[in-house]
Amino acid sequence: MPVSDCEVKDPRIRRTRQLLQGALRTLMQAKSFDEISVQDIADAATVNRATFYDHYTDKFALLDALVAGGFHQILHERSVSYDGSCPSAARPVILAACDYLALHQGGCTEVAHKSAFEPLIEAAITNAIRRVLLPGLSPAAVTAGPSAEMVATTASWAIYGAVKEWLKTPQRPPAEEIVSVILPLIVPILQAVPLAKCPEAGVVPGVV
Amino acid sequence: MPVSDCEVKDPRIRRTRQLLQGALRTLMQAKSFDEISVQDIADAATVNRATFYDHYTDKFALLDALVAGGFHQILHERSVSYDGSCPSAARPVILAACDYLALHQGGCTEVAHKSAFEPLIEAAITNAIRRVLLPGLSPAAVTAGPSAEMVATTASWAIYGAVKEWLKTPQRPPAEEIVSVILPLIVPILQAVPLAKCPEAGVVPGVV
DNA sequence: ATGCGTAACCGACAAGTGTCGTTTATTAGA
DNA sequence: TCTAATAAACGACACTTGTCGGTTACGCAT
Repeated sequence: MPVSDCEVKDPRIRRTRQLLQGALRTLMQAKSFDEISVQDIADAATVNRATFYDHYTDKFALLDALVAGGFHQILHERSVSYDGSCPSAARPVILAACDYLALHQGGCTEVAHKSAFEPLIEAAITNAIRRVLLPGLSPAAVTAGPSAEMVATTASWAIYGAVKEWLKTPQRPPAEEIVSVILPLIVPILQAVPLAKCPEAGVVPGVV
Repeated sequence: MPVSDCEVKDPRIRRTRQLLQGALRTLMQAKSFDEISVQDIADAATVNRATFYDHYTDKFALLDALVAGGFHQILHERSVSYDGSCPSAARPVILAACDYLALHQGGCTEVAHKSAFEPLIEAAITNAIRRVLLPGLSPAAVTAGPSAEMVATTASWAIYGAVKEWLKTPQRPPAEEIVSVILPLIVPILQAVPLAKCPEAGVVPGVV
C-alpha cells in the first residue's frame, strides 16, 4: 500500500521507490509520459510490476511524487523560503518554478508532449508552491479579507499559470527576465493578507 | 478523427457528439468519472465504441469538451463578457466560475470524487476563462510589461485556484460573497495591462 | 545467529484501451 | 434522382491495467 513518502525506515522501500522514480525520469527523456506503461517503468527499474503497485496507486502518483520531490529539492538547494516579511520575497519562488518547469518540459521537445504531461504536474507544482508560500502568510490570523489559505492557493495557481504561459512562448526571454514581469502580477495577491513591513514596493494599500 | 467542435456541418457528427456528451453527463450523476469506461459511455449513447474514438481521443477529451461547452453556455445565458473597460467587470466571470464548479462537483458528493475529477477539468475551465478575458485585454498593444496573453492566463489560473480553494471549504459562504473576496485578488492582475477608463477602483498605478 | 515481520517476486486473471479493416448507412452535391 | 463522400457499425486484434494469493528473500531486533 502507498505510504507517505517522507521518513521511511526500511531501506528496501527507499531503494525501490528511488529506482522507480529514477526509471520514470529516465524514460521521460525519450518518451512521452502517456507512451510509458507501468510495465516499462517496472522493467527499467528492475522491479516487478506488482511491486510498483505496492508503492504507487498508478503512474500518475509516481509522477506526482517525482515532481513534488524535484521541486522541493530545487527550493532546498537554493535555500528558498517565503517568510512573508515582503511580497517581493516571492521572486526566488517564481524563479524556481520557471527553472523547474523549463527543465522538465525541455526534456522532450520532439513530439507532442503537452496533452498528457502538462495537466498532470499542475496539482503537484501548485501544491509545492502553495506549501512554500503558506508559512509566510499564516501569522496574519483572522481578517475580513481572504484567508491565508485562499491567498496562498490563488498566488500559487497564478504563478503556475504565468510560468506556463511563458513556457508556451516560442522564443521566450530568460527566466530572470520574465520573473520581473510575473512578480508584479503576484505581489498584489500576497499583499491582500495584512503584511508586516517591506523595504521596497510602493505598498499599494488600495482595494480590499 | 477528432475535429474541432465548432461549426460542424454534418448532422450525423453533431448528433453523435451530442449523444456522447449527454451520456457522460448522465453517467457522472451516478458514478465517479474514473469508474466510467468508454464502453459505458458508448453504450449509454447507443453508439459503437469505435465511433467514440472517431470523435474523441479518450474519455478525458470528452470531459474536456463537456466542461468547456457547459461553462460557455453559462456565460452565454448570462450574457457575460469582459470588455476590459474596467477590471471589476471580471466579477460576473468569477461568479460564473464559482457557480459552474460548484454545480459540477456537488453532483457526486457520495464518494471520493476529487482525485480523478478535479485535476482534469482544470485546463478546460482555465481555457474557458482565458478566452473570456482575452478580448478585453488585447487592444492594449505592445508594452514593456506583461503581454495580454500572459495577463489573461495568469488571471484565469488565479481565478480557478481561488474558486477551487473556496470549494474545498467545508461550510463555504455563498458564491456572491466569496466573489467579493476573490475579485480584489484578481483586479491588480488585470490592471497590469494598460486599461482604458474605469469609474470605480482607486486605479493603483503603482508597480511596473 | 536466528527468527519474525514484511518487502519483493511471480503467474494469472478479468477488464479496459486504442486501433484495424471491412461493411452498411446517411448526407450533400451534381 | 443518382452518385461520390464519408460517418457509423461491427468484430477482432494486441496490449495495458489493477488485483490476487502464494512464494521467496531480505532487514532488523532479540
